[in-house]
Amino acid sequence: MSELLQRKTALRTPVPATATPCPREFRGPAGPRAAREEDAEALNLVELFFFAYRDFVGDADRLLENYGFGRAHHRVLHFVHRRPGLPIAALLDILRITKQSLNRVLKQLLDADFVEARAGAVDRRQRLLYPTAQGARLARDLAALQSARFRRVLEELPPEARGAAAAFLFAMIDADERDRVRGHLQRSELGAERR
Amino acid sequence: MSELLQRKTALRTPVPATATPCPREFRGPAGPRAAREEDAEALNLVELFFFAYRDFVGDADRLLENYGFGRAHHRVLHFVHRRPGLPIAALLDILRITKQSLNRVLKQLLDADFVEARAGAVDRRQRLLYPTAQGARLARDLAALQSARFRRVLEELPPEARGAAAAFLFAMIDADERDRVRGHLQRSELGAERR
DNA sequence: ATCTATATGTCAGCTATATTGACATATTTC
DNA sequence: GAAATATGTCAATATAGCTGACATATAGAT
Repeated sequence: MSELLQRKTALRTPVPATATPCPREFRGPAGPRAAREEDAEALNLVELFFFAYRDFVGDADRLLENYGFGRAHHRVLHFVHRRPGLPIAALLDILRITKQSLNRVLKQLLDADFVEARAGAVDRRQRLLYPTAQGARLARDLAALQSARFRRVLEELPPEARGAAAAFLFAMIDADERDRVRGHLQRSELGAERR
Repeated sequence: MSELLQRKTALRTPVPATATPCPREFRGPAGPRAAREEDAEALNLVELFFFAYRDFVGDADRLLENYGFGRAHHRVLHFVHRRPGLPIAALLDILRITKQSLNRVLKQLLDADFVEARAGAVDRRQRLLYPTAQGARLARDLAALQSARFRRVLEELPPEARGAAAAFLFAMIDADERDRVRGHLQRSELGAERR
């Protein structure tokens, strides 16, 4: 999984110097000293998050180039590999892009035989997506590259901080999304119901 | 700071089913049981990182829309705000984009009076970038939005995990980049030289 | 003083990835 | 049979990146 980040289209018209200021609750730091320091700490995290993600996605980019694929292909391949039998609608929901955007990329993956689609057994309107053998291989290679970075990080970190990484990332997810995400994770401490 | 993530252009030609397989050291899990479980854990982190980042950048997108700016503007504005007097070359180095790409976005920020450029005092070839008053206001508003997420997360996390978040993100950064990043952080436990 | 290197700007064309809107088809459900 | 659903497709557009070529101003070196 690489960039996995979609573009949000901006409005056409750059707003001149008269743009409406933003509501009070969005305003920057103006409180007392302690709040300011908290803000400085959180600000550093914002920036660290950017750099960490930038380097993280860089790993996969180099491998993807060999196949002529981009980050969009990576995203699709990753989730199809992780959730074999995924219907189109579920994929759209995960990626939060339009079906038109997905279709171009998905068609390339289907044509190049990295992903295949079978009609759903229960609902034949659905096209369930599966990785092909070589699709699965590439997905694994990409995932191995990226999880190598995490493994290195976990080693660098003091033992008591290791579990915290997953908890931290999980807490960063929108609250109303967490259940769905948790359901997809493979038996980890966050996966919970490990029957 | 929002997406802050650049696109890596893919090669033109989608590779057919005959693509060269990737070298052995990139291969997926094939080792013994323990290694597999480590992999599963790291795989979950890969996915969590995606979802966390996806939601994280979503916060700023909504605000940026009001101004007709996109993520590229956010990145520029953020770093200009964070490092006032930043020369063009330094900005290019942080963002890792070409000057042509930067210029389109930067020009819009200059025209809309969110950023201003002054000739360098020591080297007059340089254009040093500063936020204007309204540029600084927007940058603060955006940063406040995003650091609010971090503050919420830090509250949700058990106290002993709080410091771990910054350490984790920092460890995720390429080793040869860390010094430079550290130099920019504002007096935090990672900032080190707090003279 | 001139030559060269550096910092930056700009033009032109291309690519990847997203968007919206409209419409088509197959299948399921009521 | 009608309506709703899952998906595909065509067309136009926007954002944000890229390469390559060339222009200008300033700095530094000989």
